[in-house]
Amino acid sequence: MIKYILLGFLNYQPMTGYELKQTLDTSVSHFWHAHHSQIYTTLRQMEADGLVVSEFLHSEGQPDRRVYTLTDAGRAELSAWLNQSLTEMSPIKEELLVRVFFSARRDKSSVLAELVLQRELHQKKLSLYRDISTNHIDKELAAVPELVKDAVFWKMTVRMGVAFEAMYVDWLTQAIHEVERMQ
Amino acid sequence: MIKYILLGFLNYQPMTGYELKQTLDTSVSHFWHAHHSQIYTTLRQMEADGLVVSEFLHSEGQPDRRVYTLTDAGRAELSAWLNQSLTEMSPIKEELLVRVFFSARRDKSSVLAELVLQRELHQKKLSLYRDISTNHIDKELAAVPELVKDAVFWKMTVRMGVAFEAMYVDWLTQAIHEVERMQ
DNA sequence: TTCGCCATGTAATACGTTACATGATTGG
DNA sequence: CCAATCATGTAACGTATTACATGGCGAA
Repeated sequence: MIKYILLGFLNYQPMTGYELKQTLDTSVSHFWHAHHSQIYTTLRQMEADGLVVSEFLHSEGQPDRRVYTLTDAGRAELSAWLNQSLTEMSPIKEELLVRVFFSARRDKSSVLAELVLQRELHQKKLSLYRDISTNHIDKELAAVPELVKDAVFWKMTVRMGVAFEAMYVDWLTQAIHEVERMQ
Repeated sequence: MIKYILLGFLNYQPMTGYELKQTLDTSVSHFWHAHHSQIYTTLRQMEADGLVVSEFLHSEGQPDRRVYTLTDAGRAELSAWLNQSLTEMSPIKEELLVRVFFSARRDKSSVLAELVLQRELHQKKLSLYRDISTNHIDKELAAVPELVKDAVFWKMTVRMGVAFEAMYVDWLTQAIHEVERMQ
């Protein structure tokens, strides 16, 4: 999967592993993430598979950079992936829900503290998505106007981030009230 | 993580790997899943670590069963895990959103077909959670009434499943309208 | 001089999926 | 007789995380 994300970004422009990591962290981080180690090793593998080519650039006074560029094979791989619809739902793994599921034997105060803490985290994310994310896209769009169509899809994913966090906060608020009323 | 789920279920009663797999699939499947291979190997590892003990039962006319029972060490491990609050948000990995993010260069019809398909899948899940899940818990509760407190938490997680799928369906509906209006 | 950012990588480990493999019983 | 369910496991592979490792530049 990370392979396709890298192909997707390199389809916009050649980039280094470092830049790809930064791009990931500031654009798709609310629905996908990867550590730099995984990105670097995946890029190497992709190069071995002929999906990208790299160029090692030495410049004085600056660190060396390895810039990756998409090949035709890489572009084809990306298209092939995008053109066959996803026919299953992405599996969810939510640790908090596992913990809630088994919380009957825990101290009420312990459960409550955890839910309140989680609500703060999700509330913070919600504010972040509402304030920053769309501005971020508009800034990119101002710099590269031919990405109008892309921006529509990017904003769709941001809307999902907002909707998800809003739903999560509401659920937590309800859960907190319910635990408070217990016994 | 799967380790704690197994500990959690074995804390209710001794079970075989097969039964644990079934229990997972009918209770926590909307926020966690595991293949039987992972369950069997994890149980073996847990036994090596002294968290569970197993007994191999041969009965005539029936397949052999290996029943796992929680040890005091296992109970302690479960408690320790439950008592230290989760201080981070669970990371999300949603393949559909990755695909939407990079959909600007796709055929409108291809994107639309995918979104409609996904909406059907999520709508189906939503109906399932609304109809079956709580009934399932009430049935279990009728059989073992001392699980009233547990049932409250179980239902909380079902509410999250419903809220999540409802949010997802709404988002997809909006996204579909937006793609339809494009160009 | 110390911290953060730029920049790249490898190694070990952990976790998770898919495929392989077997065999009995029950119901249609 | 065939399919489904019960029941258990191993092996290979793929993916992801954590830790180890290095080094320069600029700002406070």
